[in-house]
Amino acid sequence: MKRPLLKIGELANLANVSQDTLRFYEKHGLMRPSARSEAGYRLYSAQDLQRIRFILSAKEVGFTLKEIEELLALEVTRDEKSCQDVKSLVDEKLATVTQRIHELQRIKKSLQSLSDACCGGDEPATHCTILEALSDHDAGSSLVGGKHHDLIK
Amino acid sequence: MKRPLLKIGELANLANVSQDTLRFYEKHGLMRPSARSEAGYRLYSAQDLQRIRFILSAKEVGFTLKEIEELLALEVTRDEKSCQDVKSLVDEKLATVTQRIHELQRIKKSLQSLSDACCGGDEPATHCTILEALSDHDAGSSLVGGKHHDLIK
DNA sequence: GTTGACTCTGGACCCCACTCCAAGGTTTAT
DNA sequence: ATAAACCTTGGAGTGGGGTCCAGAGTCAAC
Repeated sequence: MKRPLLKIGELANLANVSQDTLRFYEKHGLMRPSARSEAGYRLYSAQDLQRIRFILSAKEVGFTLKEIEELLALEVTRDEKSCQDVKSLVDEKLATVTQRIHELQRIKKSLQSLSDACCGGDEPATHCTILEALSDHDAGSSLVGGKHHDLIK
Repeated sequence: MKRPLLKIGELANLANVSQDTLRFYEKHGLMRPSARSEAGYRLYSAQDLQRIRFILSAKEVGFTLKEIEELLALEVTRDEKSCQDVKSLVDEKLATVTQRIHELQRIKKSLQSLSDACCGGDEPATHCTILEALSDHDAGSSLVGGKHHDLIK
């Protein structure tokens, strides 16, 4: 028994996204419906639902549609040839992701110290702004941002 | 002894951003130079450098300029009135940040399993795509995305 | 067999976040 | 004192990521 396919409106509701957006993603190659009805209606499977959810959450954390497309296109094959290519792309993305997690954790920490300092905190306003909270946590550790900073030209 | 102020080109190089972008951010209220020279040149302090770096890293992890402006505008004051407002905004952002960290960690895990499965892995291609890797990790745990899913209308 | 809710395609339009001039003033090096 | 390298403002243009029609076909219920 295979489960019924979803029409675009149904998928849109489940994924909390507009129908237009689904068609837009399709036009740009991020996802296509598993099937079409006789009349040409798009029909989506459970995998499609999973896929759109992935797209949305990757977008949430700062990936562009192009990057998401790359992520979705990744395929580990037995083919020795493509293997290195895939691995290097994956490792590159992995580095990006790790980096972003660190950045978010820094932000989280300082938001937390702001939240704590706020009302009810006995110490009256230790850090007053997010930047002060940040530089305080950073004291003595790695710098904000930094990057490889290859001066242009 | 106070340290010298930076001209826009110098700040731009240090922060790895274009001068146009700095002026753009200024126009939109995200940052203004600490001073202006007699001739009207923008002059930036070390704090300004810290600020632009924060802006860039917040952007990296998916915040819009509007949200970043809100973050930067947060101020914990002794004023009992504003306190609750600030705290609720901070806590809201905190939730967003935490959520994003989780999403990134999920992505990270599946990238890792892809990377491991890739070349040199003895098991020939356990998970072949990122979606398969994801659904595998998720088996039995919380769903992908989900949200409160209040159907529109 | 008509109403109402759904879907289709195609194209116009919109906002955000830059990016790129043009025309001119300033600073520094020679 | 003049060129090269900087800076200024203002405004136009661009690309990404949607969003919103219009006009037409489909489907279920009455």
